[in-house]
Amino acid sequence: MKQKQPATVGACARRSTGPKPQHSREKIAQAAVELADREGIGAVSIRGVAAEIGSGAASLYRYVDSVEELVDLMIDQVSSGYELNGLDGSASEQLLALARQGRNIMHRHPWVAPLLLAKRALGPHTLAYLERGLAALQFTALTGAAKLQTIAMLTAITSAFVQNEQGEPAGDGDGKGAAALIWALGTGKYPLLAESLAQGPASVDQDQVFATLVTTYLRGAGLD
Amino acid sequence: MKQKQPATVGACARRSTGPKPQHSREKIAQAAVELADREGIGAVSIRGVAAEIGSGAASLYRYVDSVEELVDLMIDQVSSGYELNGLDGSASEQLLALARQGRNIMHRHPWVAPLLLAKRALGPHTLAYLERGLAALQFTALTGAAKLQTIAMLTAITSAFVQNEQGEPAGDGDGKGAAALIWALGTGKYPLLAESLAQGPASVDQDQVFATLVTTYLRGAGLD
DNA sequence: CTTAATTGCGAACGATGATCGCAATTAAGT
DNA sequence: ACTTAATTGCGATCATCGTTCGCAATTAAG
Repeated sequence: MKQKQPATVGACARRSTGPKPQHSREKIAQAAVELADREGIGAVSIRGVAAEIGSGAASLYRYVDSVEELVDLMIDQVSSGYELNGLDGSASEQLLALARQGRNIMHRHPWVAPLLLAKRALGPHTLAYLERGLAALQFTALTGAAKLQTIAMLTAITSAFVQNEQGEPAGDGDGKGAAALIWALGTGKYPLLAESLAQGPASVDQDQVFATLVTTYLRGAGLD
Repeated sequence: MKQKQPATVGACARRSTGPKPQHSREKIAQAAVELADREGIGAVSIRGVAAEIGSGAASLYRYVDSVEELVDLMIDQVSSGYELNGLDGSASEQLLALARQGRNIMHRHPWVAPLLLAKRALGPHTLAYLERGLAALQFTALTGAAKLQTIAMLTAITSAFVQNEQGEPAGDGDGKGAAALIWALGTGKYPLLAESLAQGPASVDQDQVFATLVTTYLRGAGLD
């Protein structure tokens, strides 16, 4: 049972004997993020990241327990992009600012949105983001569980919104889904869908739509 | 280039020669859903479903192009559980009823929520659901794109909400994430998180919370 | 200098998605 | 009835993936 590198970066003095590690969890996560940005999340595998790092595949397991953990590290790495200081205003204003940052991050890293919807990573940066969100809710009447749910729903809404922005009608984007959609429309069984699609995309600036969406949700959650 | 069985079930008279297929896309999707319900989505693989069907693994490719398509079929199969007739009331009342049905479906099939967030399947049942949602929005002032986005966000919100219900704090549920969380709390760097978790779970009936959430969102989207 | 811990990693295992080719089956054409 | 062509089921196989094992190499402590 080894300790790996602890989940949090805290300076744990070298423990004892043996060669120093040639890599670090942070560098690995960074490389994995770059790889995903460049070639898509599908390129992120143990062997792929190992090649990116310039090491053998099995070596990665000295730093990471599983691929799942690798992905968690990637999410946390990306979450380090939040600027948590200098937010002011009301609770909903602060949360809107956080959500906007999240949306920007997901725009820079298109693979994040689906992952963030599917799993909850608990790295230090993610936790810091969560803590900051809770701070924004500090002086509200919400219970603890309600606060947590509010933030969870907020990031979920953000992810879903970004995912809507990214791939419009079809699922993947290779045209297969689109072809099926076209065919389905040809059957005439979905007239309203055809009509809705006939009008072009909304084209109005999504920033405004997003802000309205978030603000509305927060108001519904009981915030000013 | 074969035709497989067409995406929609329409009675396409047997095309020409050869033995009749021993299975059908519907039965396969059904079996896959049962398998996922029983042993989790992780058990759904080509070989797994083939075994469930009682056929060789390669045979499945006579009915399905890829695993992705299999999953799409599963989602559509599950979407056949919607009762789309007999909805009445205002636009938001109808959509709330649809969302409630969606939530129930996701409760019966816990693996659906994550999938529905990650991808958009376009099977006949899913399209029918979408068409029904558009019908609810028929006499509103929304543009076509806005209608589509409203429904997409509605199902996303539903999925996210159910996912919140299902796995509380940690990501997976094997205790690994929970352990990491416990440890992180011990550092004292996340006092607000600790405080929020200290109070027990909300325990109030989630039905009410869900209804409020959906209604609020719809009101924000410009509906009555 | 010995000892023990630790790293990097090639080799291997099991499982997966997917393809290929072939035998078996069935209907149409004559 | 016989041929022909299409179609099915599927064993065998390949590439790839996540993961484990064992060993040589490296380094610090005693």
